[in-house]
Amino acid sequence: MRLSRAGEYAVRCMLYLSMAGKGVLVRRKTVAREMDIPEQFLGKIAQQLARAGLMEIVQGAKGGFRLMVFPEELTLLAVVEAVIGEIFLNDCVLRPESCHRSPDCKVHQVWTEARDRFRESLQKATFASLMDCR
Amino acid sequence: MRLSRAGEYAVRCMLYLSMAGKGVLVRRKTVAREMDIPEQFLGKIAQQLARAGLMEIVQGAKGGFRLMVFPEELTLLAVVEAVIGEIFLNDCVLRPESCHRSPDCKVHQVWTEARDRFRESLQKATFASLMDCR
DNA sequence: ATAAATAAGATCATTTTTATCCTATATATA
DNA sequence: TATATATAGGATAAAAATGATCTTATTTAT
Ligand code: SF4
Ligand code: SF4
Repeated sequence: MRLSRAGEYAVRCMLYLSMAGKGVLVRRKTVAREMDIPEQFLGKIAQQLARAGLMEIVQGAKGGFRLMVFPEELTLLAVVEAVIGEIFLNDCVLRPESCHRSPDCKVHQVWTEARDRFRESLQKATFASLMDCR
Repeated sequence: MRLSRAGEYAVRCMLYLSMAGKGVLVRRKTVAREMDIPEQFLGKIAQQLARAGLMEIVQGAKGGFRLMVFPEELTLLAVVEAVIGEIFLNDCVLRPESCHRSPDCKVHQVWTEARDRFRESLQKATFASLMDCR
């Protein structure tokens, strides 16, 4: 019940891009080195972040990554879920039909509410507020 | 980022024992059948629950499981953590030394607080309140 | 044209998860 | 006491998820 390494790397990557600023091109190699992320692996993760519209990938010489949203609009939740998928905590929260008890299971309700609160807490955290991480 | 199957099975097992009542012996086979848990796997999970002092295992003919605490005192958090270990959400929350940024990383703070809130929500849920799941 | 840089698919290693098998042990009861 | 019943516990295994790298292709600045 923990964030995957890929998820953590995604956050660090977006943190670096946020510090550079929206639209500013940063080389993949730089992000990898500065944020301690295996460069090739970062490439994979970046694809997911780009597909989610959070960054843009520029190919070719002088290529790299470019933040596509304002840090003020970018949340920890968006970044994490772009990589690990929507957080649901327990199978039955995502697919109630996976357990015949779900219609009136109190545990199911607890998980559902816990998920909501949890996602809210990650949504409240914007990169604008996170990036002055020194 | 989801509860393991073992964790979910543990909850269902304790749910069944709670409905039977503290101290009441229930056969492993019954719990497995009623709660849709592979019986041998349940055996393994029960060992962890027993080690945590939440239930007792009785060997021999007419053996089985027995709830050792009042459902009012048993929390979802205790059951889940007995099986999957303490919830920490992100590595650096458990071991800050795993990332040199942790001392003043805002993201680290968010994860730490999210973990606290999350654990609280699972701690508030006692089996007394969960078991009238029908 | 060349060099620099990332893309994308394939592949691989490791770890975690989810079990099951098998032998041992404990206990009720005939 | 012998037997049947039921769980313990270690070993093992299959499957899935995770973490990462390799290779070839493609893009783009110069
Ligand atoms: S028993 Fe309740 S919490 Fe568990 S899987 Fe079924 S619906 Fe979900
Ligand atoms: S960057 Fe921050 S959140 Fe990520 S591992 Fe380091 S301390 Fe934790």
